[in-house]
Amino acid sequence: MDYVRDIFESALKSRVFRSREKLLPDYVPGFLPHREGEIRRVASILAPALRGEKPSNMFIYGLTGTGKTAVVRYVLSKLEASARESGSRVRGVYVNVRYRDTPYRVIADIGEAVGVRIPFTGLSVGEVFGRIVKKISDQGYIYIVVLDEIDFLVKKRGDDVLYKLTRINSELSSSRISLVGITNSVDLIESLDPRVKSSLGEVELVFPPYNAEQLRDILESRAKEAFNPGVLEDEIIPLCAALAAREHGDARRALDLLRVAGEIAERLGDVRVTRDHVMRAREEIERDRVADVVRTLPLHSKLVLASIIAVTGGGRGYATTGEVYDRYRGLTAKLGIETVTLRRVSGIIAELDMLGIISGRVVSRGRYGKTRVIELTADVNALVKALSEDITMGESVEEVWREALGKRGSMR
DNA sequence: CCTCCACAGGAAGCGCAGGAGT
DNA sequence: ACTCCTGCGCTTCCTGTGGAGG
Repeated sequence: MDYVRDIFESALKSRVFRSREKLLPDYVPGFLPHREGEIRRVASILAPALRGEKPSNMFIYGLTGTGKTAVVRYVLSKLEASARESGSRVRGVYVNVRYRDTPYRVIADIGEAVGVRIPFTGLSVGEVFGRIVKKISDQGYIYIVVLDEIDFLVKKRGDDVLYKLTRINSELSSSRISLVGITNSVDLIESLDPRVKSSLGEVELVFPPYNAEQLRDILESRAKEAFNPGVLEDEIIPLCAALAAREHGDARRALDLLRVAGEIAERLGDVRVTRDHVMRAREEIERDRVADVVRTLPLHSKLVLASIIAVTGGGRGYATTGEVYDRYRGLTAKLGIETVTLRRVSGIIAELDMLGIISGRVVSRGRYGKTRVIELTADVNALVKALSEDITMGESVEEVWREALGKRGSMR
């Protein structure tokens, strides 16, 4: 049993990391390089809250990994700290809409954050809304409600909730709510109801992407806290920065790379993080992402994905919606499963596109109609592996599955 | 210039599960 | 026990459309 203890002991004193959590996505660092200007802006907009005045609503736009979330959370925590010192009644509420992408859940989260107990389901949105209003109405507080990644909510369910939220203040007696919307796409702002747009967009802020040099500074400052001295080879940080810069300057990506590279080094028992570890990290991150996505897919989405893999010949060619549908029907026939309609498959394909597993462009082929040209963007081997691991339908099914996916990938 | 293909993608709504409130 | 709520995966019905071929 000694080896078990060894595992635990070596986990206790990592040779690579001093403090691994400083590289995790939701860690808010005490210092944000190249974002001083943005921090100032956000802080000065929210500052009136300390005097008991409602700050302007704010819209923040910027691509993923440009520090939007970090800046807002940073300023929010400082604001709350100042409020505590001065006895001001200010509270921040942060909701990431990405995984809570229905009106009900967003409202429920806000409710939880302000201290209303809200059941998982069973109440109407209006009811929950009413409870929140009742709870906070005469507290005399200024609430700063941050809705991160608003895109997911608006795209799927429209902007009703936003409209309701912007109007909530008229129902409150002494409390006030001020909204901060964070989004990745500018188009979103344009697609909003004009009333919401003008209300939420009282102030608009754009976060530009980082360039490789700035990413380097960010990694540098975090690595100092996260890694033991001398662990990183000199080329590591520039390499991670360069790889992430290629993906529109995504700092989050860069930090993930660095962390996973460190984890790999550690797992292998190496004391130094090398270029090779970074390259492996890149593959591992992609594999995990794909596996995560595929695992949570409903059955027919998996079947459609398998059909796409089959039609594209394992990602070498392209497929059209019609071809995929034919293949899909063949698959379900062999499995003895009911088929869904073309409309649904079209929708599933659009969903897979949004998940970043495939990419589809709508193309007109003249006489031969208009369709989506579908290509795989995720690694085929990762996809096949995730799909095969996931099959829980019994033995006979496996054969059909293997046939659909081709001979690639290790089944068994 | 018009047609008409092969779909895209919006809108409404259904049936079910999970879970209130009364 | 009964009613009403939401989310999810889905169907039905629908209108819209870029461009090769006539």
